[in-house]
Order: sequence, then structure tokens, then C-alpha cells
Amino acid sequence: MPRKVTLADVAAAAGVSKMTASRAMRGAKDVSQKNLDKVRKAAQDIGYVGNHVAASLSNNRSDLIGVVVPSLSNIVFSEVMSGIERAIDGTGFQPVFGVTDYDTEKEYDIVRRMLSWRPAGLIVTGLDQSDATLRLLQEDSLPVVQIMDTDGTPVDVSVGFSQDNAAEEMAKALVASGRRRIGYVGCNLDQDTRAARRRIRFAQTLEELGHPLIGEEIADGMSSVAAGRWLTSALLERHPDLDCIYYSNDDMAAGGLFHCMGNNIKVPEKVVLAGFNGLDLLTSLPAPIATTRTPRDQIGRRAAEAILDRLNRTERDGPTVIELAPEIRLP
Amino acid sequence: MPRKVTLADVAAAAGVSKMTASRAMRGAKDVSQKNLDKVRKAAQDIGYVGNHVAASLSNNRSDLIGVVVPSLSNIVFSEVMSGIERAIDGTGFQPVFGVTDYDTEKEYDIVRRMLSWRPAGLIVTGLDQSDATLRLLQEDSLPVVQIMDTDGTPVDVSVGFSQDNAAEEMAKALVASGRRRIGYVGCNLDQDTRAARRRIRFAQTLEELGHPLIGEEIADGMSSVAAGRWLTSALLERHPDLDCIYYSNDDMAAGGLFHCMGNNIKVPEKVVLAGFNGLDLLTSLPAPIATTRTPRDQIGRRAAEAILDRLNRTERDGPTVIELAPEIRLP
DNA sequence: ATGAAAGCGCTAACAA
DNA sequence: TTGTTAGCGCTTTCAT
Repeated sequence: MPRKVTLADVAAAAGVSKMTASRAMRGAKDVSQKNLDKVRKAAQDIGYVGNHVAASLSNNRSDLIGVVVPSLSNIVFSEVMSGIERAIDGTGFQPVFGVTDYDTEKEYDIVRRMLSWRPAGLIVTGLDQSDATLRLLQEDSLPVVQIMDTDGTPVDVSVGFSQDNAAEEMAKALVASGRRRIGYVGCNLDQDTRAARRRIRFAQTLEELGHPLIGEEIADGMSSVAAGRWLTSALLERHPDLDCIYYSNDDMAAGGLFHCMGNNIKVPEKVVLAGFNGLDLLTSLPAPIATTRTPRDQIGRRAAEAILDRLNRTERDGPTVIELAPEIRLP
Repeated sequence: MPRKVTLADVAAAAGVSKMTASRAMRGAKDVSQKNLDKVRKAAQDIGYVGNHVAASLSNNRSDLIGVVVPSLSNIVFSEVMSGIERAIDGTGFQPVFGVTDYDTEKEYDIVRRMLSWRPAGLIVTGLDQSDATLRLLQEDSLPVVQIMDTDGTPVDVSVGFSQDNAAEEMAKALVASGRRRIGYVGCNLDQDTRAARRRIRFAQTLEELGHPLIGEEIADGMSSVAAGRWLTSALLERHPDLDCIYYSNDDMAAGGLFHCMGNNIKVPEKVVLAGFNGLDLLTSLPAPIATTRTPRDQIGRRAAEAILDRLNRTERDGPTVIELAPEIRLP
């Protein structure tokens, strides 16, 4: 294996010092045009690739940005990551990711490992980290953005929306549109604390409006179109007279729609189905479904921007909440 | 800002040398139980987090694994990444990702930047990197896995399946099931070279079987359910007598189904729709759709395993192809 | 089993 | 504008 080409090699080849080479390779500040060209050419010729590891050690800070999400199978988080990626793109930062599988202990390990890379910033999902994790996040003064959820006080910055409000708004909108016999279908509520939170607030609001939840079906395991389908079947079996069902998310609602279509139940005439997230998929479905359109791409973008922003300051300036209101869509 | 806790601090607190502390903090080899405990306790007490950057510089190799995919909005790649993540999980490696947006130049930049992190390995999508990128990949002797596509010679290892075969199989299966008037609908073929490849082989095979493609609709831009819907509408307008449509992927096919459902076209009786990938979504759709179930999670897993595998050897041992046959599903 | 010294490849800080 | 000197925090020798 041919020894790795280092900056010293470039410097030698260009006939300048390491420092001049170093300066030339990043922003060309304080380097004569002549040397700049020489160094660039030398680097090109001998195939210099650079070593971010050494650079990071030297600056005591890397240009890695850690992103911690609960799941990758959920397209919502893919879209958030996509937003992050787009915002970061071109800045020279590099996203690193970790997946918690909705497991708090795992989240701790991941955050810890990420911190050991001295990242420029960290983006984590939700406000409900374990105490140990929170401590890690607090000690360091690096930029931390908690995404998706703004019902609480962030360590540093939070970007997202109030899950509580979102559920309340939907409950009000459905009742206002004339629905009275409303049910609920959800999955994975033990782990997906945001979905669980929405369910509670939704039920609460219905109660306050005088039209309490008629029934609900809840299952363990990841949410999916398939789960939505059979839970809807079960719920309508027990309560055939429902005129509306609120789901833990869009996938589940799509499953509900497919059940209805297979059983000649008119959507939305007979029963209104309400999902959550506003995935693009919904707009192409053969029948309209209500949903709360959450700004996932925006959340990703704003989160990344918040990190980049913080990098220009030295200190955190107290918990900051960036609220991105979701939008209710009725059929 | 309180200075970062370093290994030296841990060593001091534990009353041992840096080296002993270092040894104790990773595998506890050649360290007395007594010192091991002391060091661990000290680290815990003073909140030591470690510094992978310094460690990586020291061994001239990081435990980062670079993952380069064309897109995150496409759930297929999320699933691949999910597979990678699961295989890596617990090994102490950390995935870093980059998104090319199907842009070869961007891919080059990303690979370059990743290499500058001296990753333990690299996973890139497809076999069609630019020459410059290929050169980068070849020079280094680090493990490189090219995923999704096995129609060609990999730099090091490829994990996936033959896009050509997949398309050919589907063509044969559809004809064997009695379909004769077959059309095609696709999106983003300029950029998605794998989809483009499938289209060509599909058409070729039909030709050979004596039932050439009747018509096709192709559009620019990302594929989506919505695009599938309106392209299907356009295609059936021109060729109302089609009895089968092959799509560039499942999303498009789902869109096609929704069009048919909205227009009283029986699926699959009147027209068979064939997607590609076998997303879970399909199994819950109100009508059955043909598809090629691609082993995405497996591809991710095997790719990661191949990297970890290679890490135990010193040299590459010639181009290796790991073929994971996809499975055809007819309605 | 433990420790001391040397260095990984780069850049900040200073000097010329 | 350029170069020199010291590290960054760890691990790899090589002693002990």
C-alpha cells in the first residue's frame, strides 16, 4: 500500500512550506497567486485528498453534524433528513446519523458516541431524552437542536410544532365539520411518544366539545398501512356507526381507506378518515383523507440552519423555540 | 467553557498513566482488574466522553462508514440505509451519509470529502460512478461496496441484483400470464440509470417474445404516486386497449392503480399493473399489483457486513459480486 | 501489567 | 506573504 499522500508531500512537491500549502488548500487567504497555483497543481498531480481527522483534531472541532432519529423506515424522518441534507449541502459540513429505534438507552449511546466525534452540532428528535442524555447535551456548549416537538423547554433550540395543538386543532375541525361519532386508531404508542401525546389531547378536546371518543383500536408494533387496515376493520366491526376516525398517522389512515374501499364504505361521505403528517401519497389516493400537514422538510432545513447559525456565536442564548405551524386539511 | 475532559484527566484521577487509562477504556486487555475499575470509575465521575478524532488520527483509520445514496425521498434508499444501520449497530462503527441527487459531480465531491475522513469503508450506489470517482475509489485500498446493481464489474464488492435480469423476468412472467398489449410508464430515467436500464431490457425482451411494447409515457422529474397517476391517464387515453403496464417503480404503479380505480378500470382483470421494488405499501392496496420484490434491507445488511468482513483482511481479493435475487410477484 | 516517548497530519499562533 | 514552532488527544512502539 503506497503511503498516504499528506500535506507535507504537497508542500514538498510545490516547493513551499506545509503552512503555505495548508493555507492554499482551504480559503486562499494570504497566499500569493503564484503559490496558490503551484500548490493546487501539486495537490492535483500527486492525488492529495486531505485529512479531516487531523484537521479536526487540530481545530478541536469537526465539521460533522450529528443527526439522531428514531427510525428510518418512517418516511417522515427520511424527509427531515433530506431537509437537513439540503440545508447543509455546500457548507462543507457532513451529516452523521444514528437511529434509536425509539429506545432511550440506545439514544444515550448514540449521542455519546457522536459527541466523541466533537461534532459541530447535534440534531436529536423530540424533547423527551433521558436525564443522562440531557446531561450530555447540556454540559457541552455545542449547538443542539431538538426537532419535531415544541411542547416543552429545549436544551438549546427546538424546531417543530406543538403536537398538542395539532391534535386539538384537528379535533375541533372535525367536530366543526359536523362529525359526532368519532373513533381512534393507532399503533406503537408506547414508543412513539408524540403520537401518544396527540391521542390524549385529541380525546381530551373531543370530551370538552361534548362528543367524546366512541371507541379506539390500538396495537403494538410499528405503524403501517397494513396495521391501519385491519385495525380499522376491527374498530368498525365494533362501532359500525362511526362517522369519523382519527389515526396516529397517514399510513394508518391509508390502510383505513383501503379497508373502506374494499367494503363499500364511502369515504368521506359515510366516514371521514383523518391521518397525520400530510404525506404526498395522500393527495393521490382515490378518496380524500383529512390530515395535518407537518412541515418536515422545513423542520430539517431550519434545524440545520439553526446549527450553522449558532456556530457563529460563542454561547447559547437560552432556550429558543422555532415554531413551524402545521396545516389542517379536511377532505 | 470548562476545558474538555481528556484521557489525561481520567488517568490523573485514577492515579495511573495515560496508557493504562487508554487500555482500560477500550478492550480491557493487559490491565489489572483493579486498575480497570479505578479507571472506569474515574471516567464516570469526571464525565469523560472520549475523542474519536484523536483516536482515529492515531490509528490512521476512523470507524466511520460512508454511505452515498442518490436520494433520501425515495423510501428504497431509506430502507437500504436502515439495513446498513442495523448491521452496523453495536459494532462501534458509525454511518455517515451523503446524497448525490443523482448527480455524478456531486457524487465525486461527496466521495472525496468522505475519504478525507479516512473511513473504515464506503458504500456507494450503483456501478456507474464517473471515472474520477472510480479512480478515488480504486487508489485507496479501503473496502468499497457498490450496491443495488450487479450488471458490471465492481471496484471491490457489489451487493445487489441484476437490473437487467429483473426486467427480463418480469417481461417473461407477464407474457406467460397471458398479457399481450403491454405499455410502459416511467419517470426520471435520465438520472435513475437503473430504472432506465430496466426499461430497455423490458422492451427488448417483449420484442424477442413477439409482443413489443405498444406505447409508453415518460416524464422528467422525480417519480411519485401523482406522476404515475397522470402518466397512466395519458397512456390509457392513447391506448385504451392495453392489458398491462410496466412502471419504473411501485409508487408510479400505485398512482396508476388510483387512476384506474377512479375510472372504473378493473385491476388486474382488465389491465395488470406491474411496479418495481415490492414496497410494503403494495400489499395493502385495494387491488393486487405485480411487482419485483427487491431485497433492500438485505442489500443494506450484506453491504455493511461485506465492509466489516474486509476489515479483517489486508488486501482486496478481486472484484466480488454478491447477488441477491429479487422475487417476481404477480397479482 | 504498566509506563515513557514519539508521532499520527494538520492548523493556530507567532516570528520573520 | 511566508515559515517555524507547538501542540490537538490519542495510540503505537518499546522499555521496564
